[in-house]
Amino acid sequence: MVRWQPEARQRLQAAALDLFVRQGFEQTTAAEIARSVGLTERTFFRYFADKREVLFDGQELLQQAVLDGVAGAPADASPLATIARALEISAAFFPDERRGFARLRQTVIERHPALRERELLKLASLSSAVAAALRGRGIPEPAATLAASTAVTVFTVAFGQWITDGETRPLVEIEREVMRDMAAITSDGPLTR
Amino acid sequence: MVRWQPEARQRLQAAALDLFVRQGFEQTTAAEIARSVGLTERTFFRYFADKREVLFDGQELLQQAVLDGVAGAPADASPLATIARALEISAAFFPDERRGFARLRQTVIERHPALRERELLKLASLSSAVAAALRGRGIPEPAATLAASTAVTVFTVAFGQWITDGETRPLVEIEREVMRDMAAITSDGPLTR
DNA sequence: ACAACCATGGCAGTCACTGTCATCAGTAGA
DNA sequence: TCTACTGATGACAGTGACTGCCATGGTTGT
Repeated sequence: MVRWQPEARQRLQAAALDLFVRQGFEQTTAAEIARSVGLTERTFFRYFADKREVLFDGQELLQQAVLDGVAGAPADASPLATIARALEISAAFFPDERRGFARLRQTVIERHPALRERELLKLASLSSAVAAALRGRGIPEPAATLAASTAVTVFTVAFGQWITDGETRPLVEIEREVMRDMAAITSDGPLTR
Repeated sequence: MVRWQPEARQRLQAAALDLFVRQGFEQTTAAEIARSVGLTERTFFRYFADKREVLFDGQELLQQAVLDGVAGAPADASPLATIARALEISAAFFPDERRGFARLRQTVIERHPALRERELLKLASLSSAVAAALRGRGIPEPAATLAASTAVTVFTVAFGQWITDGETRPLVEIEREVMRDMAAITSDGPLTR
């Protein structure tokens, strides 16, 4: 017989999401989350740096995958082409089975500015990591930062659409479409109106 | 003789920035800021919703001005042209005299993730306000959101350059240049590669 | 003057988060 | 098998952010 239940981290995450959904983020204390899975508040804060972080775990994995995607692009690929590749990679992180979960999680995040802040910080971190990778490939500033920000914007918009009720297309497909919309806007030719 | 020193809000802001610069954000308590200008912690929190907010006041003014800029664009202007106009307006908020102050403030923000979060939230708020304004002008989604995000990205990059040591050009000029860089990236040859 | 107002202080309370020390199951090694 | 040692956890005290509530006393309009 084991003393500690396994995977305390995952249990905390699941319990937190559940409680946040049912009673809101501010109305849920860290101690309450911990207690609901048989742990103490102190242990909660050993797994997560703060109460918000419990909803943002795994971001590092996505970031690493995206960076691998960037690194895997042909050396002479344009910033836009490199970004496009990174986007394809990112889509693999969100298979259709995850859609329901992602929707639920996003609902909670959007309801609480404190969580939205954290999400924005994670996206900014992703963006600057991509920018650094692009610079490493010889793309100068400000092109690297602009391209990275564009990638994150496209991803965010596409993700939002993917989460929308009634949407059934896979994320990659939506990303490609949004990417085309983006190109249309910034070229500002006949395509924009 | 007056009982209350005037402009408590501004004095709190100035004192906060000063203390944050000298001893860091976490090392400075709200009570300390308040005491340094002869007020109490309780009063501090009457002026600012939280400790971070003391550095982010006036964002509403910028937002309103940018929205006015959007509203003032010709009805048939493309998203890109409308954005460009909004950017020009935003630049007026940062005359050269403010450069030193802006630099100092930005240094503090970048040193503390908690402050960075708040900054990102403000920028996101600005972005979605612009997107809403664009929708109000008949621009459909996702073009409205993409255009608004692009505007904020360009602004952010240009602002970062404006703040850089040695940079002497006015913000508007830098914004125009970054805008051109952005167009160059997303057009990227024929369309996407 | 009088009253209604308003910026502020004082105070108690909750909760996020941290440092520190103790506990105790499992594990490697003598 | 006895013995460190490790690693996850609990217990507890402490700080600081933030809130609600009530009191106080200048300020302002009539």
